[in-house]
Amino acid sequence: MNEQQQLFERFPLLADLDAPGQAIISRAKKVQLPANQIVFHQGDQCGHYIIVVEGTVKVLGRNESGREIVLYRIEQQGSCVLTTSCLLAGDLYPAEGITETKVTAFLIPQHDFQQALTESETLRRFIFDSYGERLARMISLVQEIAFERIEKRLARYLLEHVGAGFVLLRSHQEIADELGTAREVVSRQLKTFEQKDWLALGRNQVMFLNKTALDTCSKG
Amino acid sequence: MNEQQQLFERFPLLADLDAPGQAIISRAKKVQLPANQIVFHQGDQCGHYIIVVEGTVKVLGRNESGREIVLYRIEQQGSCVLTTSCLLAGDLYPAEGITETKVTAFLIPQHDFQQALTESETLRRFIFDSYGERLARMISLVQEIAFERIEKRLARYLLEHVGAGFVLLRSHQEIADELGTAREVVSRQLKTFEQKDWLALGRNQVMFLNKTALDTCSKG
DNA sequence: CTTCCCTGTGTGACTTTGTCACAGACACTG
DNA sequence: CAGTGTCTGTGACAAAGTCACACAGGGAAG
Repeated sequence: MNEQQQLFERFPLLADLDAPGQAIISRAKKVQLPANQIVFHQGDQCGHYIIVVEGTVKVLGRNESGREIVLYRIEQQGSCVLTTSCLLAGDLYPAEGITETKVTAFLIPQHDFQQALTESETLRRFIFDSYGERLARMISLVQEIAFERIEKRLARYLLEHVGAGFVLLRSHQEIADELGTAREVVSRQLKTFEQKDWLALGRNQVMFLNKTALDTCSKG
Repeated sequence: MNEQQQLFERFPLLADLDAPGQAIISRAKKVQLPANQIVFHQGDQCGHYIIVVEGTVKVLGRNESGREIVLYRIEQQGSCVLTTSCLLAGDLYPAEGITETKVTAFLIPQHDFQQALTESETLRRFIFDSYGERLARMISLVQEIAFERIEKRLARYLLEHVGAGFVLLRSHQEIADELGTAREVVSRQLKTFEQKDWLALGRNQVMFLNKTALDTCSKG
């Protein structure tokens, strides 16, 4: 089966999967989704466990007046999602999932998921590990929001998302939604960075002129 | 063994425990802690899985300048903790745990914990369920902090913690630490509630005069 | 009882963040 | 090139956080 080979190649963790694990994975359903597709809504019932092999899905919260905040991402880096929470507790999704790129994923039905927990040591570890990562991320996110200046959070966000390059193509609104703040706040803060010659701004674009200063700011 | 009987009585979930689960629980170590004892520091290595049978432990984040926020509580209500995250990922505690009352708890060593996950269906479910609750709580906490007014969060906090009574004995600072805000903010907000005749304030004390209004406020 | 001291509360002035309303700039389309 | 979205800038104001300090109440010690 080609699909399973793809899975195994991408997930080192699954490479030496035990027999019951292989059986479960071989029944997984492969899906392809376009970018910006809603995977699940806030309040949806949760039916499958998802393993993303290609692309990223972002999970976000939203309030009445339209403000958003990104809670975490499901990425191809061996990481997978916890849909787990809802699957186990039988809860509804407390947030919304949207593909950010074209996404290839495998869906494991609820019954198989339970079986995986019971029978496959490897899968169980895999699932539990990603669960742990998520919780740790949520805990640090709470502290960021509660205690840190926007200036600092923005600087960190910019650096993390521009990676090794020097240009970030993103609107102020998108950045605000990521940080859970208002667009005007981001615009103003970016402007002060620009006035310090740390950045040059353009429509849908942020150019980095002084990453060192931004880095210092993100840690101060 | 008396201790195990106590455990079984208090945790319905464990009442019909399978054999491997019983074996593990019978090796658990019982500990008694006084109130206001630190259970673990931010940055500590995590060595045991904890099940609380009596009293409550609060888990909180703290920043440099002394502000705090309560992340969640470990209570006797059949709920148990996820120390899980660190145990599994081998991470350090990202937060601090403090007993709020006298606490009786059982400690399961890391090795037994791993064994529990592997061998006992019942314990696995128990652990996973509480994990799920925690994550759901963290997700909603993020959204509260990011989107909701202090007025609303404070009103909800007051009602939740006064329960059926009409007096809450707590300082403004303690309330602020719970909500992750500053003492002055709480003082001022309480004062406006008092001016509306929803509350009467005293030293270390909040008296409720109009719960209905507060309730409406907490939902508006 | 008085004084001292500690904790808890009140307040003003100021900064940062969030909200609202709207203007202007830019890019794409027809 | 005009028309129409989207994106950005800005001013005014409200809410929340910070800082500094005054004051009140309630023990404890003398």
